[in-house]
Amino acid sequence: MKHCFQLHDRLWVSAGSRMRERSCNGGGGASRNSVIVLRVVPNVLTPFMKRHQVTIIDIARQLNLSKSTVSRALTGHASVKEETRQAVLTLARALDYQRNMLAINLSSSQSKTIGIIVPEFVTSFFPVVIMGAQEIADQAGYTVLICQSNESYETEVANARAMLANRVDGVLVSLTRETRNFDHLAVFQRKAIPLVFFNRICYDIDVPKVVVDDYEGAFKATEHLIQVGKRRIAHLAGPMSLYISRKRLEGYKDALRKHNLPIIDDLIISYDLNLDRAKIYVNYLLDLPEPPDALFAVNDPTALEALKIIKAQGLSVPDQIAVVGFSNDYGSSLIEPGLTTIAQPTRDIGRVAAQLLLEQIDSETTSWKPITRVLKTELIVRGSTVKP
Amino acid sequence: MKHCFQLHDRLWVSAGSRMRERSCNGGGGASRNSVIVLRVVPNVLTPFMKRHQVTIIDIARQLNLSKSTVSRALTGHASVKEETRQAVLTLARALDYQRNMLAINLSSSQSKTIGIIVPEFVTSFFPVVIMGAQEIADQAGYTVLICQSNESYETEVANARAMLANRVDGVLVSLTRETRNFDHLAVFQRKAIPLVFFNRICYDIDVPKVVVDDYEGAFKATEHLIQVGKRRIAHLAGPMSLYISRKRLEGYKDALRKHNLPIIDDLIISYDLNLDRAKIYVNYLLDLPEPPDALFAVNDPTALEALKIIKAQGLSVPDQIAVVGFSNDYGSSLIEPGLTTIAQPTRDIGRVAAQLLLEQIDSETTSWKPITRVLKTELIVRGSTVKP
DNA sequence: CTGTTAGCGCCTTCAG
DNA sequence: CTGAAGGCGCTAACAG
Repeated sequence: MKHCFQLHDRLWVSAGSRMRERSCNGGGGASRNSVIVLRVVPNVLTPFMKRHQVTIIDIARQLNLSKSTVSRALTGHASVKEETRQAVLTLARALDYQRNMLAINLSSSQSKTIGIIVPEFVTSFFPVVIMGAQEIADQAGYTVLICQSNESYETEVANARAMLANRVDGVLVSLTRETRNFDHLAVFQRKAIPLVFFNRICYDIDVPKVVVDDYEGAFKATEHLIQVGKRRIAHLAGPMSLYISRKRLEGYKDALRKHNLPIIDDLIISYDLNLDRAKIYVNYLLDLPEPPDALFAVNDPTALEALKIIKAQGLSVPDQIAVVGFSNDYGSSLIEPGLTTIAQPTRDIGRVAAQLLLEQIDSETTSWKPITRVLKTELIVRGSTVKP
Repeated sequence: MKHCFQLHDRLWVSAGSRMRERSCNGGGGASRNSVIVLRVVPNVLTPFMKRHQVTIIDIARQLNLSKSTVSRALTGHASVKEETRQAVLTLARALDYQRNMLAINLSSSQSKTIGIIVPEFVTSFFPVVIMGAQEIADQAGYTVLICQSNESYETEVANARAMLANRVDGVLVSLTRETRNFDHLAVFQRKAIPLVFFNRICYDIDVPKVVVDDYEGAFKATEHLIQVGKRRIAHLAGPMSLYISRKRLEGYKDALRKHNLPIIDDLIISYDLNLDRAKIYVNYLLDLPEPPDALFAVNDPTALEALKIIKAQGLSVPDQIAVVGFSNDYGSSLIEPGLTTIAQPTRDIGRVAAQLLLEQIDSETTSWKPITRVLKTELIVRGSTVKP
């Protein structure tokens, strides 16, 4: 109920800087007409006149009501005479009145806002996650505050602060590739502000997490390569500080073990996800005396980059070298040959994470449980591993 | 100065829902020690105890100071004894005190937030614009509130409302493909809240705009096709409600005119940017008795889609049909052959738009000028028009 | 049904 | 240098 209302009847009052001002008023007295009159009134309270958004007081004065009544009418309180409610609503519309969430939030001590901190949003993965989260948040009447850390720890810390300062009711976080210290996030826990990790999670903080089964995904990816006949499978892994990198590495190794293939350290490279470096490592692998006949990359951008280099070198894909990525990003169906990859239920990740967060927001702190929700992945086979 | 401060010293207080509570206090009396003590105190003011974030009052009590002094110390006011300032700062840190922007914004009547409304952010264009805008906003100490309309007019209206309700100090807007009514945006003007359009602009509202030279870009694209020998050039245009679609169409036509080529109506299709429809139209074009020998698409996603279909039909690119897009999206260098396209200074669009917005925010309403900043485009030639 | 009072957390005069 | 008081806009008791 309330949520619906908030979505549609939101009014706003944003205030301004130092600008001249047009203030509306109803001249105390007898004015009870429904014709709206705007008069220029000096704002005696401040030395500099400032922009003034219409408030419930403006409405109250013009209608000769108390602000409480106006407030009640606006919030859809039952105990307001239909007639006055209409009067208020009409005038409010005429004046372009918008509720001031700043004030509402301050007095209600909650912002009806959830924050999302992502490392980047240029590849399609995070935007889609965000859309999923937004979908759920919207339904519940929450606004979403998005911050991207630009893969920088510093920025992530600043973002966390901004979230705190803006009093978000909860936060969804996916770490940057360089985050190793989690104090800035532990704060949320200490302050009992719901926090949910997704994708790039951290196990040092005991809160709900939403991930895909990275281990199994990597396992499937690797096994697929083995099944198409590959034996020297390289793995371009992410930084070991990221849990998902470790899991994917494990899956990769276990798949090799299961099929009695050796784990060759030279074919395993952990890197910081900076694509410029990826190039270097791919070239290194290709130049090996005994180059790999397949590459499993920690994510699609990396795999795509590798594929480009491999093609540029004139190697045949998948014959000489096959490639598998992880995520099923936008580009993987565009490149040629298409990139075989592990699809994640991206939008669901956002949905589930938001759901978990809202559940926490709506419940007693004491009942919070650090559930980890593991979503399923799916192998998408394309030309980079199997000829059409 | 102040901006830097805001960025780094932002504190937060978000408040909670109905949860048990831990409140800190300094027991009025003699406690002036610097050892921080947290005591559980019942919150007598509310029937249900609620989560309580530490406020300047908590600090004031523990230090036996007035909240004014604490406030001054925290804001870096000169007139505070160095000693007390230190005490305050230290305790604040120890308590994890975070300023409550909600309160600050309310009393200062400005939110230090700028809103950005984009139609979508799954293709790489808008995310990059946003990053550019964020870069400028950050420098100026502004937070960015991002809303995406999902190409839906309804959602755009709701987003505009949300911006108003949250009292953003200004808004950056790029329209959805279906927006034809602009009342929801005119409100900003009426309320004297700075508004800047970018990319998908609207000329009905007299505010600053940031665009690329769509006309010239389209002209260059078309002329390029002519120069590589194409004569029957089709144009898959965007909806005519969008200014940029009209401009691109114009550029296309004028290029044909300049080179004395006929403008063939059958080869010009305006569509709603829904990629599913793009497929239909591309097929229609290819099935024409006299099919085009080139296609200029209104944007890269459309061109990419066309390229896929063309390839699937086994036509040779660029010999039988050449393709040009617009934007230089992420995917255009991935697809094979690479997509020739008109590159936009995407990040700059965001930067410039944010700059324009901040300028308006910082100036008198009366001095606002509806400047239109036109940025340059660049033709990027790839395999879709010229053989490597 | 409606008016009055108080308070959300902070900053900003106005007085010491 | 510091304290007291008032107000930002709104909602929530508490009286009529």
